[in-house]
Amino acid sequence: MKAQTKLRNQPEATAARIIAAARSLFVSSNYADVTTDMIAKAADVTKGGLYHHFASKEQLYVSMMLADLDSKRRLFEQATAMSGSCRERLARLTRDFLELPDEDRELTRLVRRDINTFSGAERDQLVRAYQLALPEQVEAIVADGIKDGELAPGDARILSWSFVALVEVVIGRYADQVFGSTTARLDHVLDLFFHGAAAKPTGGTE
Amino acid sequence: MKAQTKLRNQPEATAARIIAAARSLFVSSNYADVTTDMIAKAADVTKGGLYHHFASKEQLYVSMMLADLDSKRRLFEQATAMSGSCRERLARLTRDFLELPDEDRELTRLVRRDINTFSGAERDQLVRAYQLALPEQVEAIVADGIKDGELAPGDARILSWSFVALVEVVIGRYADQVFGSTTARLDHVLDLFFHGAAAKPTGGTE
DNA sequence: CAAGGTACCGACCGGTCAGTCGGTCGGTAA
DNA sequence: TTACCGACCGACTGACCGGTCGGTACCTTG
Repeated sequence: MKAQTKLRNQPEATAARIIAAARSLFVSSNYADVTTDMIAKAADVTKGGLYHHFASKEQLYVSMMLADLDSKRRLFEQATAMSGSCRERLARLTRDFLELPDEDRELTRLVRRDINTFSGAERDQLVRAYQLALPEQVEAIVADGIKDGELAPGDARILSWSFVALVEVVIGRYADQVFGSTTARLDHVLDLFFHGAAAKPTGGTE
Repeated sequence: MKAQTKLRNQPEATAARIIAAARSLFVSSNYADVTTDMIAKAADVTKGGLYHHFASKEQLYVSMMLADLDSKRRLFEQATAMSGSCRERLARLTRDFLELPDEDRELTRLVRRDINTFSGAERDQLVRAYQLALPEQVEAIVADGIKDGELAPGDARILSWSFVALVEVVIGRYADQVFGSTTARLDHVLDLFFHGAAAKPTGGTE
């Protein structure tokens, strides 16, 4: 009754373990500084085992990103499909995103950071899939808002990019050190996006 | 009358050449992929010469960043010190920034990209100096805007961070591929920042 | 039980790169 | 002229890292 050192024939579990290990390492360091040995050790396999499942370090990185993107797409689609005002839907989308664990939220930033180490097809894949995913979801909501008259007519694309940029202020690492509660910040950002920062000249009774 | 192969006794010129070479290489690649040999060759010195002027690759990177920051601080201070409305001053600051050569504008992005390869004092130095420099200048202008009643009362810091985030949409690499003229985008961003995206309920005659 | 296949191992290799070090060369002061 | 010094050179090294490969353990099928 010797203890089985490793469960065989669960290659998907192993691959998933490798991806998870890679993810947390890549998040806290950067692509070049994370070695395949470190990933293997953290995933409790050897380098040989790692290369049995993934053709290269780059491919492992891309696989990790695409796996994560897939889980997020579901989240995005919930808010996009939801009914309600534009503001409610944007708030929902953003709040859902904010409630993700730190590591998940960091991945968007990862792509921006490491994109230069890739080239060709993989680079395009990463940019298109990751960099444009959130703005595209937001754009669908914003376009509805314009159509329904909740938002002033204008370029839906630049508006959605602006919104994403504002949200990134809220979720950013630096921001966490400077500001307090994220939900208060989220309201700030929504108010700014809808009504702007200018003083209301109506001498408001608000 | 043998051609003097190199002018000696101009160590500052040499150091400046090394910094310039490092800058343009770091901008178009990333920290790990730029080798000290490449920098040396581009600066027309040998690696030994490079290490005569800089103690390490990291220190060279930091020196480069701090040198650049110094030149930008002057730019920022012009707009900060200028008189005029809040919107005019913000527009001036942003436009000045947009008129810088691409390479200069990219440096802010560089820090975000490479920051994880540094640690300890150097990391702090980079973040504090670079990441916070622009928001701080903007915050001074925004605070004035609130005091003068041009902006609604609120948290000047989160507003200034928001403005910087919006500007980054305008100056970003991705944006260049998706949108057209930068000056038109700048107006868009300023309008959004001051007045928001919501439709005006006044049934405007605008 | 034999035969083949798949998951996994770990020592090893080729190449790369930051950093070193003994030395050269030109200017400068005595 | 000599003695010295700082600028600069460039071959070298030691460590590291992505990727390979021959092998082993275990499972499945017939």
